[in-house]
Amino acid sequence: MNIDFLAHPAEEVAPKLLGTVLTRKTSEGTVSIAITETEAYSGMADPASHAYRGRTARNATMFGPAGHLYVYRSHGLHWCANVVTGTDGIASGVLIRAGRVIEGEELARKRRGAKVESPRLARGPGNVGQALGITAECNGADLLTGTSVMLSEGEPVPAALIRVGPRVGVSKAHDWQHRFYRADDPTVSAYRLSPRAKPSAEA
DNA sequence: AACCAGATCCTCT
DNA sequence: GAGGATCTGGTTT
Repeated sequence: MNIDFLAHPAEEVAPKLLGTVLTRKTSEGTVSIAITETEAYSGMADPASHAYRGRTARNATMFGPAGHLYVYRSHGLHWCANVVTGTDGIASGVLIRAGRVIEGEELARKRRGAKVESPRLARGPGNVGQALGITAECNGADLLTGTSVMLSEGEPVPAALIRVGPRVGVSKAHDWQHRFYRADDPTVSAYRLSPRAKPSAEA
């Protein structure tokens, strides 16, 4: 994976990340997923972004250089992973919402639970984190030169199979078409409108 | 110091 | 399809 691939606005990088491979190595073993669903988040201009109100200790990684992993805790117990994109100093990142496990399925299932169907092992951002074994320790990790979390090239997804839609579960700017996913792919998570989304924001 | 909202997930009907 | 669990970080008093 080349830094030039990531050093662009999140909404440009997000569709290009479909098909790329995210790998996580721990003492337990290695799990890799081919990314099937992403969402772009920007900085000051994006009301739904963690970085909208400026830099804080929690979102600092988003403001750093492209190619690092931004990890945050959602609803108390889910670890969600983002690939930082764009320019150093300007917040932007791509949330990895879903992927297909292509390596280490046994370990992924051990982490997720024996009953989980294969396509659901990394379906949804919280599940991606759990299947890969991503925790707060991974925040800020360099995806290009690191050895514990890595982003690499995979089979490109044909443009004709890429779909665009509104982001899942955000209450602000929920009509922004910043979600990208593979058409007809069982590993892609279901769309849900945030309970707090304002009807007046409809276009 | 207190409040509240949240880039979610799982279970149950 | 709907509802609740769960707790952290950010914002407001």
